[in-house]
Amino acid sequence: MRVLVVEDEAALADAVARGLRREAMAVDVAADGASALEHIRLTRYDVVVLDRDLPEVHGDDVCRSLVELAEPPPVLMLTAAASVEDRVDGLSIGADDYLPKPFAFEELVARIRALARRPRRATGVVLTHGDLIMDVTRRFVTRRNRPLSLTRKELGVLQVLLEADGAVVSAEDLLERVWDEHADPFTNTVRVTVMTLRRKLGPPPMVETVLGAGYRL
Amino acid sequence: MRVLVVEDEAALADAVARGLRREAMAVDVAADGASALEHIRLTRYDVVVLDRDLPEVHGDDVCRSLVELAEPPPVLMLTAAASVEDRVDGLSIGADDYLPKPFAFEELVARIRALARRPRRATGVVLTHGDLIMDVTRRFVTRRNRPLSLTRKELGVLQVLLEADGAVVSAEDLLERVWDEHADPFTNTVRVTVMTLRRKLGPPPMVETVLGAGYRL
DNA sequence: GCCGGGCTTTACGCTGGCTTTACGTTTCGG
DNA sequence: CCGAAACGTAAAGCCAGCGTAAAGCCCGGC
Repeated sequence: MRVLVVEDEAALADAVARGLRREAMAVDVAADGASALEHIRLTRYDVVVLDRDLPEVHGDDVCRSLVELAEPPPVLMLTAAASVEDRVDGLSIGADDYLPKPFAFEELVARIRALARRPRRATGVVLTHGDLIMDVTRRFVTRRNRPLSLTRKELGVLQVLLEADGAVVSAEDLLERVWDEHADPFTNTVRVTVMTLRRKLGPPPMVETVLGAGYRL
Repeated sequence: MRVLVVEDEAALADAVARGLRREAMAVDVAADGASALEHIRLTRYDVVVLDRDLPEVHGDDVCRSLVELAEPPPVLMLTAAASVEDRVDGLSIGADDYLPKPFAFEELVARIRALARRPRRATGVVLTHGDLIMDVTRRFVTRRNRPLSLTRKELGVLQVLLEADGAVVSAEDLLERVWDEHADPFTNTVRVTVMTLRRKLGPPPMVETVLGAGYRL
């Protein structure tokens, strides 16, 4: 779990970071709002622990800036004031939870863990053709419910063929899409890869050769 | 308040039960670990008083088995040994408090009340994969009901792999999610950590390497 | 301060996949 | 039926990427 602690008071920031690291979290620290935003832009955090009273850019402003992001991380706001109004304020700005100082460290940990529970990402793109199923994001291919262990190139070739959806794909196209730029244009490796792929796919034959043109499913 | 007393020595169990009932608690008694687990499965206890030295199923094993429950009750562990190591052991297994024998009865009552008052342990996300069980909030991992002592990095790596749920996770992703920003992008510490993790997980192999892509369960 | 455990780096052996080479097989026009 | 072009197949070498051991470093605990 990756956490960003935004706190200008160095001693407190350090103490919190150490404690969280002991809880097996990966902790980055930012001392001001600008630096915090920079960090969040560059890294995908599971939770951001944000002190409300920051110099320069206020914690509230940081919070507001986050809504503009595509995937804003959950924010746990820390504040010195413990009044109910502040709590409402914090949450209305966009914080996901609120913890008044001083707090029990154990509670901080518990709330961070609660916030980190994000919805499971659904299984990504799934390509199928007949009894062949390919989960692209998981790099997982099955035929007749039998799992296949394919190498990188085999997987790439198969994916291009599946995306072509029955259209003919030339060997040059495959070279361009599966191999990198400095591939020998006269190589034989595509033919070899297609062969091993066919072998692993097993009968009945699935990859058809179109003479002089390329391959298709 | 509902309390379960797990104690094989009948005289002591009876004395404790009578005393607690006088304190207006509803007390059940179990004489061995198996019976205790049965009780806990069927009834929602506010506190479980657990003797560590049990015949057959040891108190530690009872404690560990509780991790698998959706809502484990707080556990107060009784033990003859009063050393610091035992205390640490008990707590790391998942007990919430610890009381060395012999004890003053008043202290027992006080600790039971304290445990019942305490907000329920956030039974955090419990991740499982086959015979592997990981309680994220307690940083506690078992395989085949055997506890594993994992370091922070090992725990983090395992958690990311479990959350990926069979998808391939690249070494860069692991670096990003388990290590903090000071990590060298070209390090091979991930490989070393995966190795020690595999070693601790024991056979059969659980972490698979996908060449050129990363790791998966 | 000293000690210990965990984290990291360094170095090296080795597997597995990629590529090339060489040759057999099929296809199709003449 | 011939032959060349295109494709399939086997075998072997190369090498990035991975696993592993060992040593050093660093931080936290006593």
